[in-house]
Amino acid sequence: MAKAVRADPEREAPTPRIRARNEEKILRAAVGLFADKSFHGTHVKEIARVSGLPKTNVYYYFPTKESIYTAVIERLIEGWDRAFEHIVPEHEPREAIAAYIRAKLEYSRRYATESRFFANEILRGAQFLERRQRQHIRDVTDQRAHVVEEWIRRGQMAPVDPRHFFIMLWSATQFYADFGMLAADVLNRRQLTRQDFDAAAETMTRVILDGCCAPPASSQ
Amino acid sequence: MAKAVRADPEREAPTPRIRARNEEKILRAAVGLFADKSFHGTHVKEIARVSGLPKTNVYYYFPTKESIYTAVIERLIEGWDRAFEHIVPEHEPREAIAAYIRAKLEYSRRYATESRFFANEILRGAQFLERRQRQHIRDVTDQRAHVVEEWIRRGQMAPVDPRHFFIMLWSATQFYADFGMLAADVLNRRQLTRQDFDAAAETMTRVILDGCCAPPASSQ
DNA sequence: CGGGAACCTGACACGCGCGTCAAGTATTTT
DNA sequence: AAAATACTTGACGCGCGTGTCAGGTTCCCG
Repeated sequence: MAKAVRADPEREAPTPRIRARNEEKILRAAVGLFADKSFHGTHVKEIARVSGLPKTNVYYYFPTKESIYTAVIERLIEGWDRAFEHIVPEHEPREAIAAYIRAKLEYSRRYATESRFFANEILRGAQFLERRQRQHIRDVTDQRAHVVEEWIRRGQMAPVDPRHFFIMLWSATQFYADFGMLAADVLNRRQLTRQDFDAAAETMTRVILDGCCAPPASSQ
Repeated sequence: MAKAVRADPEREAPTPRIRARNEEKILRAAVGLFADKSFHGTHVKEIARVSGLPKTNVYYYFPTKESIYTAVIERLIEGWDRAFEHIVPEHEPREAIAAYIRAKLEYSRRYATESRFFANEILRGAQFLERRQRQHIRDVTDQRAHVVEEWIRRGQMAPVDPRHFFIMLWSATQFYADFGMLAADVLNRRQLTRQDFDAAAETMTRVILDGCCAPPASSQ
């Protein structure tokens, strides 16, 4: 009886090596498949094939397909606000916003799959996002909106609605990951190159900074 | 034999009333379901239920689920470039771009479902979009990019990359339709209101116009 | 009003995707 | 080394989703 405590499901197991390694394999395979074909278009059989494990083994670690999906969400939501770190009142708005755009675009370039997975989920009305996760997004945005308001109060920035302003930044940077295929088409490429991302950052930074922040030194 | 000619599938039938009406019902139901649950998540049974027709009747008009999906695409691609109509060299850039933003946002508000369907398709890599449809998008964008270049040449606009510039416009306006749920969350609403769309237009117009076009008369 | 075409429908076939089970093999613990 | 625990696996069951079919009814035209 006392021994059974060790297998107590309530107890947070220290996640043995094999388990950690296999769960990693499964989630890595899953995020790509879900991004490409959405929840219903992805079959557990394929997740198994891509991750190199037999299907039954996948079910050993995750009870249902849905649990794999939500596990992917859980790990992505953590990194959601990484790029916001630049938005702090101590910085000049021009510097901070330019850094934000660079960081977000770089994320779109490197983690396009994860971006697409997330976009997919939101597009469907965020049916699998939990309350606390949505709350987290709202809290983080609120917090950074106050920074923008502070900038405006100090006259460092034109009086724009901070939330709609963030949406502009978010949508433009996100676009290159989520709709990369369309962007490539429009730019007449087979695939987006690093140069395309640089050009995007250049254009975006120029338009947005000149559009809302007083120039740093000399005006035109 | 000769009589069979009347049913010749090559012949473009004038689409009798009943057929027209029922196909309309089916496509209208389909676009919403596909937008909400993607291709694989949508079942023909549901399309039938929502459109008020028995499932077998749906199959009378469309041979496969995929054919319904592509029919929806076909009808949406036609309206894709409607908003671009404002981008002509005869107009002032400020006026033209402001009108484009208003038109696109209004479209996002009224036809959010169609927007989401389309976004979904692009997100998946546009697997069902045909060559000519992708070509169409490229042609239209090219054409309007020339207009922007002309504006720049005349000194009416700052020298920005026209295609990345369009992507900024497109992504920001699109966002409110595709990720409406997220926008609502961030703005602390249950659903986006007309006022929210107005505020979005206001912010967007201000930032983008001041960011790339010489002010019309008096500067700040 | 008669005949043919267009339209409508319930019942069914068939495949496949999710999830289970029982019987293994590795790995760790004592 | 033996016992317990963690992991692995092939073979299934079951529900359901796509698409078919045969036999209806309604519409249209002469």
